[in-house]
Amino acid sequence: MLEPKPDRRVQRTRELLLDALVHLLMERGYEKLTVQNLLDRAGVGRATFYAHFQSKDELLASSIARLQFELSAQWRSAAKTQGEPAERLGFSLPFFLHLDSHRRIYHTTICRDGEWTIELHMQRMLRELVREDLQRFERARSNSAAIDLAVGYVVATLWAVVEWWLGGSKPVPPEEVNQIFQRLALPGLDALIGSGR
Amino acid sequence: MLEPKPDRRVQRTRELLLDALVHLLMERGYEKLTVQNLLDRAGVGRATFYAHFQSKDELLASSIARLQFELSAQWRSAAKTQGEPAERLGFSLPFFLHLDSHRRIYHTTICRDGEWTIELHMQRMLRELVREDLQRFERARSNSAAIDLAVGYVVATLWAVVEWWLGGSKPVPPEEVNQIFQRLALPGLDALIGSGR
DNA sequence: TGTGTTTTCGAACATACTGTTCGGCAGCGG
DNA sequence: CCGCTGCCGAACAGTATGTTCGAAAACACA
Repeated sequence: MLEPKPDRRVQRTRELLLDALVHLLMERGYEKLTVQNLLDRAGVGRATFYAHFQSKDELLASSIARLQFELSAQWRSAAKTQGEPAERLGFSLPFFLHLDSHRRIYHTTICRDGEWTIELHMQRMLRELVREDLQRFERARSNSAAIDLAVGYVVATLWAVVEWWLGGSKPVPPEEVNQIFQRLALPGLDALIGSGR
Repeated sequence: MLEPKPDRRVQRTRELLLDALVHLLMERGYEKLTVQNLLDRAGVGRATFYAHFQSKDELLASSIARLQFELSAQWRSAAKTQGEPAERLGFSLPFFLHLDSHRRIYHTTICRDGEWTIELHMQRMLRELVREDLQRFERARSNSAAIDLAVGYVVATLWAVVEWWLGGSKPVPPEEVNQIFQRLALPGLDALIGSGR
């Protein structure tokens, strides 16, 4: 009975605010976004907002959490469909596919200057995915410092590819971007915790 | 005669503000830092501040520009000392040495959550260094899109190593970190614009 | 359909920071 | 030593945040 009473009003308000956030992300970007903008767009009272979220940052966190849940489920199901041990860094293709299917949103939000909060939350999410992936393949064969570095390295590489992809003019298909990312990240990853050392 | 009259008062004010910035970076971090804090710390009038800088962001930019100038000179002189064609990605060792010699400052500033502006400025600086380095070794053999990706990749990798280094507990010497960085970045870099393709 | 509870509304409020303006004053260069 | 230039500091408008309150609406349950 963790969530026994989802009052319709509560659900309505939360969804109104989450929707308003997504739409306003494209128009104004996250940093320039004010709570008042959200209230106007969502048609929600000021006091109501703060009854649900402590800040606009928590609203964003809630939105990213929802995304992570969807991504995770999508990944899991894809892995089960095509045999047990999925590809190494196999989470990346679903991720690129997701970005591609919401290209409009991510292009305007990620490629804007100073959208650090979004980067922060998304990278935190990716970090968890990568760590999960690494632990599946390298069963504690390396010390934790090396794993920390590896996680940071992979996420940084992935993010560099994403920024390049979304910022570029040529429409590269997600499968190809995924291949580029893997060819970029795997050699360095091997040098850290793969075969050698 | 680009800078003919460095009035003592002007110089004094600028240095007071730049010093105040550095000290307050360690105490409060950049994001939580207010203009008022700078004024109090530097003992400078509000109007005076805005006579010199449009915002606290411009003050930071000014500080990073000074750093870039010093780094660049340091790199150049090191290259001339030990022969002509410096190492590939040879700018990285001076950079790590610089971070190490100001460890206190960078540890507290870079490892703090949400210090995006500093990251932004420093990565912009690093991007220029990397691009310069790449153009010295790959003389327009690759298309510009690949070079853009390579620059982003190298800077992202470098930054991941820096964050890991400064955030870690064990005191790894800068030369070793530099080696780790190069072993991490060079294979991927080769895959992009090196031998193949 | 009625009843007691929960949520929302709207407006007002205290607080904090930004960026600008102005006259008077101090320190500067020559 | 004088004229000029940059500084001070206080005040101001503008904007955003986060909180409070009572009244009104929507709800769950019966």
